[in-house]
Amino acid sequence: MTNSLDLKIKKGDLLNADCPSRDILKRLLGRWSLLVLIALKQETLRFSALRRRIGGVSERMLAQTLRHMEEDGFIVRIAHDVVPPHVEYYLTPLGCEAETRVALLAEWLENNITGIMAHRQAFSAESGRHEEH
Amino acid sequence: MTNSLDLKIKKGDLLNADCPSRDILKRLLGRWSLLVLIALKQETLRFSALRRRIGGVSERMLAQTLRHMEEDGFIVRIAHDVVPPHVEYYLTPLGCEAETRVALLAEWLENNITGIMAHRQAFSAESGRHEEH
DNA sequence: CGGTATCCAAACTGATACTG
DNA sequence: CAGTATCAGTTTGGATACCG
Repeated sequence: MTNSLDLKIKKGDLLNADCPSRDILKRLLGRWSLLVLIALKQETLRFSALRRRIGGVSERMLAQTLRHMEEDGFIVRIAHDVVPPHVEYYLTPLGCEAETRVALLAEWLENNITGIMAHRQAFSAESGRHEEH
Repeated sequence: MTNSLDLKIKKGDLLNADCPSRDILKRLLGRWSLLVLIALKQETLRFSALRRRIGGVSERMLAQTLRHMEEDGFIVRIAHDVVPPHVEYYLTPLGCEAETRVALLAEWLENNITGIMAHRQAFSAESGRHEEH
């Protein structure tokens, strides 16, 4: 059962350019995907509610992101057949698992944001005195 | 001490477009930053070694990524003043912390990659029969 | 060896307008 | 309400050539 195909999907191969994880990673950690995961934590939201929740996202980008996430199995899209349209999104079990990992990262980041910003400023102040970008 | 400035950096505000975390997130989860974190886990590497380790990265992108990560305080760059040049990179304590969070996500992803890929194929097979995009 | 400079193609993004 | 279509601006990314 350990044929050549298994070798292409072996664990810990993210550093390999041919690893398919790269694709998923790109979508999972895209600018908006991560925020969608967090926004949908524990609750079902409609398209417009989601858009209001996630500051700065355009209709186009949100729609595209949601389609990709549905395609990858992170969220479920339910379109009720009424007028006006009523569409709901919520996380799949897989999406929930991803959300917990992403949330850990996000939480850590928010707790360390001040220090990071400070370091960035100190760094550019000391080494960027002679070059402006 | 709870003035208006604190309100702009309050926790859990990633969904707000004005939250500075957005900037950091963009860099931390960029295409290559995450791989650099993983590659430098527990070891110091030189530029070219890092480049060999991370499949598919160009010199330009690696250099840019490393500069950003140094600026944000995730890595340290040590340039030994010899010919030929010898430059080493390693994680700061902050970088290590980030790495553990990122590694959790990466590990989970690699363990679930098969299921995700399968879902994606099944999804496009069932709903993409009439449109090829 | 460890980069930077330049050029160019492709991808991403948002504003706007439109549709069922 | 929940999108899609189109267009234009910005960013990203790689190839190549060059430099200290």
